[in-house]
Order: sequence, then structure tokens, then C-alpha cells
Amino acid sequence: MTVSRVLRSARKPKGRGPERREEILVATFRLLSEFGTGAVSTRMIAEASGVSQPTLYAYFSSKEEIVTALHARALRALSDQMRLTSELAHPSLADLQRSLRAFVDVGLQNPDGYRLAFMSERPQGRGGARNGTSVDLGDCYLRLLGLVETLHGQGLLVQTGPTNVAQSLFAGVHGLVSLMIARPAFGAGDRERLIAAHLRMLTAGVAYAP
Amino acid sequence: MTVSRVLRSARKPKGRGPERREEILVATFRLLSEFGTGAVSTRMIAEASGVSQPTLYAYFSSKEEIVTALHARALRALSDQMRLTSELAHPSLADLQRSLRAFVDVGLQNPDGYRLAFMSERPQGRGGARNGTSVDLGDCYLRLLGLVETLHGQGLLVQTGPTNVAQSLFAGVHGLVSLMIARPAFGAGDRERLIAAHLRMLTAGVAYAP
Amino acid sequence: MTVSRVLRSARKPKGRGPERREEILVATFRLLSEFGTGAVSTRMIAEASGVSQPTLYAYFSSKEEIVTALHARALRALSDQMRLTSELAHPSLADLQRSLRAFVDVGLQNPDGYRLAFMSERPQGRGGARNGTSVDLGDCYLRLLGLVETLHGQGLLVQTGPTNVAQSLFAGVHGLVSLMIARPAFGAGDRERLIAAHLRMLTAGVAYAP
Amino acid sequence: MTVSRVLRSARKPKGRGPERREEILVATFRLLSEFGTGAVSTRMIAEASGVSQPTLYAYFSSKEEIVTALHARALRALSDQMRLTSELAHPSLADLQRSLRAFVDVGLQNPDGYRLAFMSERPQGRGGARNGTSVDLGDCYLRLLGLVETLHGQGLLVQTGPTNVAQSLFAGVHGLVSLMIARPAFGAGDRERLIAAHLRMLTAGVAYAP
DNA sequence: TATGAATGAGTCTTCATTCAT
DNA sequence: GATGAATGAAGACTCATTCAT
Repeated sequence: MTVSRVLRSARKPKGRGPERREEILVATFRLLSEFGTGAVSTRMIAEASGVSQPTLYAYFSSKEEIVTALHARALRALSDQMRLTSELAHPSLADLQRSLRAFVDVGLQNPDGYRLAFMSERPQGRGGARNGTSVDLGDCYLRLLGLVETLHGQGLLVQTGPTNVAQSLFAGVHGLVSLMIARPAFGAGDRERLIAAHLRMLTAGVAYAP
Repeated sequence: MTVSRVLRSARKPKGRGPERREEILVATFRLLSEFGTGAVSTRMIAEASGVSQPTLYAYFSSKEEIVTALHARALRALSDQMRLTSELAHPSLADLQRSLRAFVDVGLQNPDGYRLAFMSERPQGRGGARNGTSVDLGDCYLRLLGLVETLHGQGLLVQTGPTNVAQSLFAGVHGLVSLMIARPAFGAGDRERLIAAHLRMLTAGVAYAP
Repeated sequence: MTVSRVLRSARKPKGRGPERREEILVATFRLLSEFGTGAVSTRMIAEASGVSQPTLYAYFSSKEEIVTALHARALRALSDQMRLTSELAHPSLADLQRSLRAFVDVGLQNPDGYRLAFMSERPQGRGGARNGTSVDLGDCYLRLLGLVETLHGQGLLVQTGPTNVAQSLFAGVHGLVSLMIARPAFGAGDRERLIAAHLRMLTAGVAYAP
Repeated sequence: MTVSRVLRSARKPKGRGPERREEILVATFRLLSEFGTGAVSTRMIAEASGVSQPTLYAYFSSKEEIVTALHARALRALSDQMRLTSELAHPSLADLQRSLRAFVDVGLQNPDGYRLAFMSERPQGRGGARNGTSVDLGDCYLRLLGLVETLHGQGLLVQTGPTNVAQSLFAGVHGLVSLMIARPAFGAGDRERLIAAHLRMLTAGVAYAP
């Protein structure tokens, strides 16, 4: 007992307060990415974080709170990365395409975050089912919507409702990203080419009519 | 372990074997739809099936086997329902749209099957992680590919590679269906209109160039 | 693993169903008597019952249910033992005294049951406080009340309200029994004498006025 | 263990020592009253006291010590409040009744203290069982005994042993008070009337013979 | 001095699974 | 052939207590 105590205290005092919290989140994020929400236990989190299980509860009030924090964070990160390309004053269709491309890139570069933010099922704790609405699409969709509205105002879109267009586009890119993440075989060979073709299709689809 | 497992799977019931098995699958499907994979226990399955817990293990070697069987079954069902519209000899773009529409309808009418077939993350039980590739896209994609190839052969598509087009379309409809299933708020208000607009966009995107 | 399994199954198949339930109750009763509600864990109960911890939950849905079952049982036992002396057609004051005596005897012979039935504080689980009214005084008081009413009808009591008299008598004997149970030193030396004197006092108190 | 315990208890705070200690006791008393011994954690105590958890251990060596200190204190308080009415030189039966009444009033006005002093079961923490004798009846009983002895000396009591009489009376009032505290329904409607009747009964019981 | 931070041991409960009948 | 009964392992979470500062 004394021994292990000495050993432990010698290991790593690490950062206090906020740093610890951050460490826990980082470690949990990795675990969540690798194993999925339901297969990650508080013990795993504790070990991966380098703290004891009870310590988790000094920083978060429940396992769900950790996961929720990660959800929100992933959403925010994705959204932040999308900001740049979507705040132009006079966007063109090429800008729309670039913006969608940014979303795809961010998603593929951060597949775990993307999964967490947009592909996570209902949290599957003991409590049974919870509906999916608790985690919304976040600012990503809103930015896209803003862009589409501007384009619509410029008369660059053939369809009437900007909302429909934005949702349609969002669904379009989400389908691609989620499949690429979930099915490594999807688009294998030349992903770049598939992405380009897909975005071209989406852009053409909303801008040109037969 | 391997031995006992083999022995057990050999011990098949004779009486009303297949019917029982079917009952179990049906009951489990309902539970899975309502509560999600992780929240359904063998006890629930047993009760819903009207058999005892051990009896489950006379028909399936593990809980996972039940779920897996349902995965495959859902995939097949979806594929079967898509067949009709995709086996035309001389399809038009309207037929493509109809075919995509069929996919959407099937998915939305059978969200649980769809979720099971295309959106299921790794099973979230105690067992840890399994990669997502185990469940492929099944015949749905292949049928779509066949249709696209025919259209391509007829010179109705602007893009070069039928594979890219098929994947792009698949991604497009999958994105819509999965979002509608996972986020009830998505497309709320007028889903029919969103679907129609989305399909129009997809079709236009692959058939018309600026 | 195999070894311990063999050893265990060789130990004692014991009684199935109701007998097991009974065993659990008996074992828990002993533990509760010795250690008190809050200090008895489900593990202790399981070990004392000769079953595994999860087995407990095949017979009871929670620890609280076990305790509650024991409460009710103790109350019933006490009440049953009191019945005989309290159902006379034309009772006398001596019969009243005998009846009170029966209550005292039952309580002292079964101190744990008495404690459980009448002295248990609020159940002290994790959930915080619950009010004490959940466990009422049971039939014991009602029988006493019936007896008092009969005596009152016969004009043998000086006080007006039978309810007051019955409550007063109940409080009187309860005070004695509970103190004797909780404070072994109380009445030490000659408990019999104290009991007799106490009952005499109570009877006299309700039957004679200055 | 013994060593470190001694060392710790030697490390007494100097600053606002006694006041802090008092604050802790007061806060704990409130908590104990509201939630019961087993449901009060050191964290709750610390928060309610406005100090940190470790600070608790600067003033008390364990949670049990806090509870024990409160036991003794409650007993003393009760006893102090009873003193006045029990130190008459030539008491009458009316004085006896008044004295009992004082006890009842003190108990009902301070139910938590009473519970702590006279109704507390063994402390129900993790530590296991402690016998009930650790907390005796305190000076309350002794004062009552003194009063009874005086009355006995004056020939006002019919029973022979003053000890028996005192114990009997103590049991009588204790039964009433404890039931009223533990079972809010007991005596509901007109508690004042029940108390008066009960005390009349007790007094009559020890003073008059058939 | 007082405390933020941490933890081992423990809580109740549920799981998928396997016997003996 | 089907099941009542049982269980090891694990789940999330809380406790009283003790360090280092």
C-alpha cells in the first residue's frame, strides 16, 4: 500500500484543474473514436486519463456529461473550421463549392469528431432510448444556410426555397463524408476524384435546370 | 471455447425450429427498433419472444448472432424492394429519379431496417469495437450502379465514370435518408417537398452541365 | 474456473424458488438485527444466504424490497402473536393487562422483529430521507384499540376517548419494550418485576381516578 | 493507525479553533436532523459548515466523532432543560406531572435532539455495529429518579421501589414522545389532548391503587 | 492553517451466459 | 426440448479519508 502510494505520487502530478479536465476529455475522445460510446467504461477513461475512477467525478458529474461535452466540442471544432469560407460578401458558385469542400475536408481530417458530431446514434446507456434531436447540426448547417441565402439573393440558384437547398446540400455532403468514414471501401481508389465529382454534381444540381 | 461453441451450434432444436427462430428475430427487430442495440438485453428478447433466456441460445450462439442475422435481413429486404424499379431495359432519367425515390421511401418507411443496414455503428455491447466494413452496402448500391451504367451507355449522363456517379448518387440519397432518420427535425414541416427537391437536384446534377 | 464451479455446485443445491427466497429473508433478518439496515450490504446478504449477489435480484427487485418484506413480516408476526388475548367477548381489566403483557413478551422475545417493526428509523439508503409514516403500527395497535373500546363500552375505563386510551397504552408499553431492547441496562436486575410494575401502573392509570 | 491517529489529534488548529468546531457541529446537527445519520456524508457536512472536507479532520478525527459529540450534546441539552422543574424541595404529584410534561415538551420541541439522544439506533455507516449502551439515558432519568424518590419519601406513591417507578414513568413518556416523533400520524388531530391524558394516566398509575 | 486534488474500497445493480433438470 | 435457477464479470457511481501544498 505504502509502496504503490509512493510510486503513484512519483509518477505524474500532472496539471491541476482545467488541465486535468482537458486530459480527461482528450483521452475519452480517443477511446470514443476507437471503441464507440457504449463500449467505453469509466474505468477505461480513468486509466487512459491517468487518474483514478473517482477523480473523473470531480471534473464531470457523470459519464454522459463527458460524452456530451465531447459532442459539443466536436461540433464547435467542425463549425469553426468551416467559418472562413462561408463569410464572403459576394459569394459565387465556386465559393459554395469551396465551402462544401471545406466541410468534406474537415470531416475527413477529423473523422472521429465528425462521427461524434453527426453520426452518433442515440446515447445508449442503461436508460433506454433518447431521441437524436438533442444534438443538432450546429453552426455548420447555419453557415451553409447563410451562404445559400446570399446566393439565392443573387439569383444564382434555380430552386425556390433556400432552406430546401441548404438542407439538400447538407444532406449531399453529409452522405458522402459519412459513407467515406464508415465504409473505408467507399470511394477507395480515388477519393479525391469522387469528392470532386460529387461536389460538382451538387453544385450543378442546385444551379442549373434542364 | 471453440469446441463447446461447435457442440452447441450442432444441438439444433427439431420441434418447431424455424418458426421459433423467426419469432425471436421478429421480436428482436421490434426491440432493436425501439430501444437501440445497446439497450436491448437478452432478457428483453426472451420475454418479447415468449421463450426463456436459455432457449435463445438453442437458436443462436450469442446475442451478437441475432443482431447480425437482423442486419443481413434488413439489407436484403431493402434491396428486394429496390429491385423492381431498377431493372428496366431502357431507363430514362425519370426512371433514375423514381429509383432513387424508391430507395428513399423504403428507407423512411423502414427506418429501423435502414438504420440497421446503413447507419449502424459498431455494435455497442460489452464486446468492444468491430469495424464498420463488416456490413457492406449490399445489392442496393449494385442495382443503382447497374442503372447508372445503362444510363451512361445511353449517353444520358454528363460525368464520365459511372462508378463515381453511382457512388455520388448513393451518397446523396443516403445523406438525406440518414439525416431524416437521425434528426427528426431535419426537413420537418414538409418532408415531401424536401425529398422531391433533393432528388431533382441529384438528377439534374448528374445529367446537366453548365 | 472449472474447479470453483465444481466445488460450488457440489456445495448445496438447496431449495429452489420459495425456499431460497425464505433463506435470503432469514439470513438478511439476522444481519439486519446484528448490524442495522445501513451497514448491511447486498454482498453480506448474498454471502450469508449462500447465494451469489446477482441471485438476490432474482428474488427481490432491490435491497429495499428485502428490507421492506422483512418489516412487513415482523409486523405481522407481532400482530399474530397478539391476537389470541385480544379477542375475548367480555374482557376484564386483567385481560387488558394480559394482552399488554403478550405484546411485551412478543417484543422482548423477538427484539429484532420489534426493532424492525416499531423502532426502525427512516430507511437510510442513498436516496436521502423518507418519512416514517410508511410503516404504520399495524394491527397491534388496532387490536389494542378494539379491546379498549370493548372495555370502554363496559364502563371499565375512566377516561373518555377510547382512542386516547389506546394510544396512551400503546405508547406506554412501547416505551418499555423499546428501552429494554435499546438499552440492555434498562431494567437490569429484575426485568420481570419492572414489567409487572409497569403494566400495573398502566392498567391502574386508565381504570382508576383519584 | 494508532500512531497517526494520535499525531493527528495533536495537530489542533489555533486560529478560530473552537468557533469552527462549533460551526461544524451546528451544521452537522441540522443535516443529521434532516437526512438521518446514514445519509449524511462528510462532503455535505463540509459544505454546510463552510469549510473543506479535510478541515473536518483537523477538528474531529472521524465522522463518527462528530456524531458522537452531537449525541452527548443533545443529551445534555435535554437534561439541562429538564433541570428547572425537578429541583423542588417538596414536590407534589402535580409537580411530577409538570416535570414529565417538561420532558415531553422538550422532546417535541427538539425532536432531532431527542431522536439523537434516545432513539438513535447504532450509527449506520460503513463501520458496522456498535451496541446501544454507549449512549445512556443521561441525567434526564437521574433527575426523574430523584424526584420520584422524594415523592416516595413523602408517601405519595403506591408502588414500593422508586427505581421501578422512575423507570416506568420514563418508559411511559419516552414511548409517547418517540412515537409522536417517529409517526407523525400518532396523536394527530389533538396532540395536546393526548399528551394531557397520557400524563394523567401515568401520574394516576403510580399514585393510586384500586 | 486550510484546502484542492486525489483515491481505494465499497455501494447497488445488470449483463450475457451456462448449467441441471 | 425447454427452462428455472444461478453466476462471474462488469457497469456507473459515492464514500470516508489522506496527501502535498
